[in-house]
Amino acid sequence: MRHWRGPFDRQGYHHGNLKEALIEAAQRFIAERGLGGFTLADAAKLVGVTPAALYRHFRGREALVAEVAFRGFDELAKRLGKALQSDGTPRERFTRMGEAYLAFAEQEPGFYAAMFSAKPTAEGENCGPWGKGSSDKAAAAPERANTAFDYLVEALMKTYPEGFQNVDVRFIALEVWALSHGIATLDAAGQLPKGPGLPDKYELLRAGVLALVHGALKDRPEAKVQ
Amino acid sequence: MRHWRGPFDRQGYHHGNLKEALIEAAQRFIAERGLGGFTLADAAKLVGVTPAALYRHFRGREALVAEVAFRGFDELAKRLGKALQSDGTPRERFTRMGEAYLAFAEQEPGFYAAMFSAKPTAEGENCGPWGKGSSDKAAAAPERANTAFDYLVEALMKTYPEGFQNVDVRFIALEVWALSHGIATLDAAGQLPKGPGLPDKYELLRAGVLALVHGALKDRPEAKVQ
DNA sequence: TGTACATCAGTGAACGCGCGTTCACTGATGTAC
DNA sequence: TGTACATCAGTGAACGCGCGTTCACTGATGTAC
Repeated sequence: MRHWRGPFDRQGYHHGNLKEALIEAAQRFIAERGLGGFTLADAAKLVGVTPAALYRHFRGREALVAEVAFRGFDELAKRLGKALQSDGTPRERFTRMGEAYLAFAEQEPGFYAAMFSAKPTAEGENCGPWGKGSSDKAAAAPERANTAFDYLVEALMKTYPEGFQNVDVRFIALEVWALSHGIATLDAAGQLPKGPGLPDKYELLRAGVLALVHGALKDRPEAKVQ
Repeated sequence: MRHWRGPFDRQGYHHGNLKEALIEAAQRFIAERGLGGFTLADAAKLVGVTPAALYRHFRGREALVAEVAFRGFDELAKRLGKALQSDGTPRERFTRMGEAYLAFAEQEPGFYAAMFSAKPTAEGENCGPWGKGSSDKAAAAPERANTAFDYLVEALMKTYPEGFQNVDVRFIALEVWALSHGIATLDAAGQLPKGPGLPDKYELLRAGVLALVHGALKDRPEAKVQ
């Protein structure tokens, strides 16, 4: 039994926690250089290990990236769940979830890039986060994405118990998610205007979500007028 | 003077339209394999030319991709402008713009990926499509992005001449764009549920945009209640 | 407590590959006279 | 109309590089006796 001193520390022949360290290194490099710019050699060097050592813990590059994506969905679900169970009114919690989403995308760009990069999937297969799930066992990430999405649906139902007129809650949730994702990715690409006087992304999301939800509220039918 | 027979045709020593052919090839490969999967060697081979020939027309790989992005913003602006000047009521035109945006992202994934991929920009620099513009002369794409964004702002003002209460039109436009971008990218990543009974992305955007706009309309102040 | 041994995490060298880019060149084009 | 020549688009070979992956190996660990 050896003491764990940090992901990139090492003492002696055996690393002690190589798998976790590699995942963390991958996450860091993906954040810094993008998914395409991330290399196994860099990760191994940062961790202080030969590139070949990686293959004791992962099938290859793709498997490592998939693991990062999985952890990302896990962490996102955790943060959304935490916001969902925080103090305050349902609406306050709901707003907090949106903030948590944007904060996650900003603070963990490595996770986010691994999670949402378009993968060359098999033709016709729907293996998205809220799709039917892939037949590939290695891709367990979609289930975690579903968890995050379910938190969003749950939050919507709790925040607006009166329900929505003729509209599936999942439809609203999908709109909210799409808006959040759009804001997060535009921001990550440096394509959202920043500066004093301009609304920040948090305000953008808050106002947008409010509008999306109110547009379909049951007790405000006039808001649905064509 | 020689006849032009198609981007990938060639006869004789000189190509005749190599620059355009390379751009088209790059666009195709980026669409098929993603920005990271695109190589100069592939493009040159498709066009029927030595990789070195590329350097007669471009500084290098990055310049070619930048050109594709520029053309993409150009084409997007063109399509949005066309929708903006089409027949029907202002609202019909506005809806058509949203459809045009999603259709563009779907039909031209090569353009879209080149346009919106996060680039490792200089620190603190804001060179996004609606930002202040980069000092780099080569990056003229942002101007074209501004054109597309201006079309959106113009459409909003024409469609809702009564204006929005205490809200800058550009704020609404940004929300609409973010939602469109989110839907488009989730769809491109295969992360939007598809199938019979489920709403398609066009309906998703239409309903979402309606809600976003109505949430801030001037003649419906009740829709803005906190 | 000590020793033999099975287990397995990490080594280090090598591999084949394909990338972006360079360079001196050559062949085609079109214009001046 | 014909010829000399400047221009320049594309050639082909080569480069240095760094990638992901493999393989036989070796060193550390921890357990059985």
